[in-house]
Amino acid sequence: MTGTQWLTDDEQRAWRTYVAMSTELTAALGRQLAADSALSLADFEVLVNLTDQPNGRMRAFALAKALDWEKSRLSHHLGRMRRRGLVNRTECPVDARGSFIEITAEGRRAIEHAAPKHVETVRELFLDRLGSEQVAALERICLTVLDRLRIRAGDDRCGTGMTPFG
Amino acid sequence: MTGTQWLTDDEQRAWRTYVAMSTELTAALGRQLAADSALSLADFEVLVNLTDQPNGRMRAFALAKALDWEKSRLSHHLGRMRRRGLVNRTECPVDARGSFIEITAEGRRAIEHAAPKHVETVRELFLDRLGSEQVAALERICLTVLDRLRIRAGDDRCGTGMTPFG
DNA sequence: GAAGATTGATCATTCAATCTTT
DNA sequence: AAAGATTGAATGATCAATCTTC
Repeated sequence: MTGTQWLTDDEQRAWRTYVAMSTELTAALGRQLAADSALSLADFEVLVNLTDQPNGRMRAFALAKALDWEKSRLSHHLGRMRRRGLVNRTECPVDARGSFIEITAEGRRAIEHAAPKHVETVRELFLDRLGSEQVAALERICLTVLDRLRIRAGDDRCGTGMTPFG
Repeated sequence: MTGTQWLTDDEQRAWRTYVAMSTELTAALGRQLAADSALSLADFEVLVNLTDQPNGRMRAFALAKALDWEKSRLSHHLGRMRRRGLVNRTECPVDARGSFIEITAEGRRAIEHAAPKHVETVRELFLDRLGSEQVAALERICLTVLDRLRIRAGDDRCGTGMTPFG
């Protein structure tokens, strides 16, 4: 084992800048949403996924996959949203294990009220700052990284460079 | 008030791709750190900041600023890290309100053990996927957005496009 | 046994209130 | 009063265990 290949100055700067931007952007969007509505970013994403569906309803496991959330997190979160009247849970006729999660009229009102300012903020803080070539470049960058992340997610254990019976 | 300017397909794709990448990358780094050490990403960032200092110590408020954390979050987190023996708290001689947070020998061992694989993972999942021009482009993009975020953070209330006495 | 989902315990983060020193 | 920091309560997220149905 030779020494670690540490980051160059350029790499370190880029990495730290990315991390700072990413956390601050999320925080800013969350603050805006909280200020202008009674929704958190997490609530918003749940509701967006439900409104994307023709009947405003989705199987819970599909929602978990779409959000990339653990089923436990989803279950707890939906419990809270249910108590607030934003979603309903109904049973699935074809698979008795399953549940449908459905947006309520109140949930619809909430997201319809919150969405315009949220989108405006995404524009104001992010998209409108960047030229369309930059937006496209960013998408390519993110797709490249995502691709690698999803390869890796399949492995149980990897990336050590060690193989048994080398 | 005219209708909201929704996102174009290109914008929507780019935005969703960015959000997915960003959350999945953070999750992957956190999992790797947890698997190979006893540190969370938050622990790691605290320790990095302390080891950046000549004596491994920092005023708590400076740490809060460097991490961009609320003072309350920092206080709770440092309490837990203190119980685990990763940091110490000592009083500040020149300002009796203040405290110094200091990395312990054990904290140093922990981060020195965790850092190589963490850096390797940042490379493997992120930096090494992108050409150096892409890394540079990403840094510019992030700086542009950060710039806007930090302007906005100063305002109490803004971005509505409404001005008094218009 | 595996898939879909829930629960309870624990840990992490936020919010408001507090305390001391400047 | 403002700055530096801590505390306790409430909310949110994770982990392991469980339960039912396939």
